[in-house]
Amino acid sequence: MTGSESQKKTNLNPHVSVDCVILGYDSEELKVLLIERKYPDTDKGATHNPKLDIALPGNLVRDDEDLDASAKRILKELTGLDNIYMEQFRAFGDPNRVRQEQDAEWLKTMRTDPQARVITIAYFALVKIEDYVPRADSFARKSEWYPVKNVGKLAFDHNEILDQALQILKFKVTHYPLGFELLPEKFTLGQLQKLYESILGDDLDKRNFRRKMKSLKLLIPLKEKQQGVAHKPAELYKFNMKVYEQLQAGILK
Amino acid sequence: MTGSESQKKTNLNPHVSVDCVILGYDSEELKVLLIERKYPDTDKGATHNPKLDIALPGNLVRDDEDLDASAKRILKELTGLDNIYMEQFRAFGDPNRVRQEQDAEWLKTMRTDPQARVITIAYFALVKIEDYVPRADSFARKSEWYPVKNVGKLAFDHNEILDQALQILKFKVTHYPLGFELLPEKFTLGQLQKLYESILGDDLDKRNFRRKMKSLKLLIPLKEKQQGVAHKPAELYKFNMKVYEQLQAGILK
DNA sequence: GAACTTAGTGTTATTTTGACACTAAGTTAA
DNA sequence: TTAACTTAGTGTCAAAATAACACTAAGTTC
Repeated sequence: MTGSESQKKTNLNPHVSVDCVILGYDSEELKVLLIERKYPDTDKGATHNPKLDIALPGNLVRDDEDLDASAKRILKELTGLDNIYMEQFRAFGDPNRVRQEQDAEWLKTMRTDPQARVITIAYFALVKIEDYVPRADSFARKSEWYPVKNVGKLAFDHNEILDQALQILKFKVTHYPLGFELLPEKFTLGQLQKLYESILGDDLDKRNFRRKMKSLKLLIPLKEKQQGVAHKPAELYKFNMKVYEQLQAGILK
Repeated sequence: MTGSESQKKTNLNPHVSVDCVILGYDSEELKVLLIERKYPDTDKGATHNPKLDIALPGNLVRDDEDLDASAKRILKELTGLDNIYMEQFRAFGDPNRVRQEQDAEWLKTMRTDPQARVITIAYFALVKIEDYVPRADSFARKSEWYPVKNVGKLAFDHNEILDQALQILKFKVTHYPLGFELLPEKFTLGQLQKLYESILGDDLDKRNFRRKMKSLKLLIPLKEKQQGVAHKPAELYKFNMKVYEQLQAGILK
């Protein structure tokens, strides 16, 4: 049973949900994992505006479930992924956030109390995009990676939630070396820089960027080169988890 | 009618509350405004452990009320203060956070559904301590400034909430010039430095601190000196609101 | 083998930081 | 009235971090 199908269970808290901004990076641009909002009877959904039926993955929290656990569950149910960098970043509680007309139909079919005010706790997650390829199998919810620059109108206040997640990521990435969470095991300095540039929306100086990264001692050079590229192949690196954890621990202690 | 007396109103959301970490600074140390948990019949409270009856000010949110508005309302009801620096910093949602035995009695007398799981959205506020002097008048809730270093066991998970607020303040104050929110209109550089030292829990170099502060251009020197101190009187400064707002706007944009 | 593409590298000037010690101006107490 | 006390206020130097800047190297494709 998937998350959406369990929504009518009575042990869900009608007033509190968790929404996840799941970000990935495909060596071109930053992407966000969005779901197609599902209606129990697909024909019945014909009356709704299909443009509005894309949403951040999220759900009501279970009444005995911690918020972090809830976020992890939602990520796991959707992608099968575990052990992912996730962080709560804000609660969204505008009383009207679930009262737009376009959202009414879905709420009516999916919630026992469609009128209930819902406050959502927003999380963002950083995943290696290669680790999750959306599949069209019949049990999974239909999900897809969307370029963050190219996301249309989402359900509820999800555009606002996404925007804030991106701002916070931007801030974080300039202070902590979070970028690694988004890259594959092995990566080049060029890929790392391109990632930073897509997050920050600004170009960086190549030499300064490399100097900085090397000074952090987070990179372990593999004695291995890129293959099959139509130009000088770059050195591959992996990421020093131990130093990273020490850095994390040093912050705010 | 105070906040606590309106808790049985049916337009309160039983599952979501707001708690406020209201911080002040009395030119000696950082203080937090705490309330004495109130029982409708004061004699009835005799069985509870008085040590546990101190809490952060907070309340269930009204069903038609935005979270920020709720935090502001709580601050206003408690202190009469308006226009205060307030910021949401985290949601706390452990399912057992309202299930400790010591909290049961209060919940039973004050909530229509004492069993309900409550997720709280925590805010911190910075107030000029001189602006609010707790009064023992009969209508107000009993509140008091406590040194943050010297806070005993609080209700629910309020110790954890307080600790996190302090950590976040520590972080923020090193990145943004928030300190001013805690000082009176006119202040000396020595006072400002002492404030930073109490927040950070560490000594700062006087000359480097002054150099840094002056470089931020946030200080307007008043042509006025401290009065009635038993040593060389210091120059007084006020704080350049305009530059501050520009700084704020520049961050995360 | 020429054209193309990305990798990789070092220097210099500027800014920022951190360490460090003495004199000045007022008060209080002897 | 003076000595003791307390906090205010100030500058330099070395080290570290940052920002600006252009060319050669190593592959590919045509």
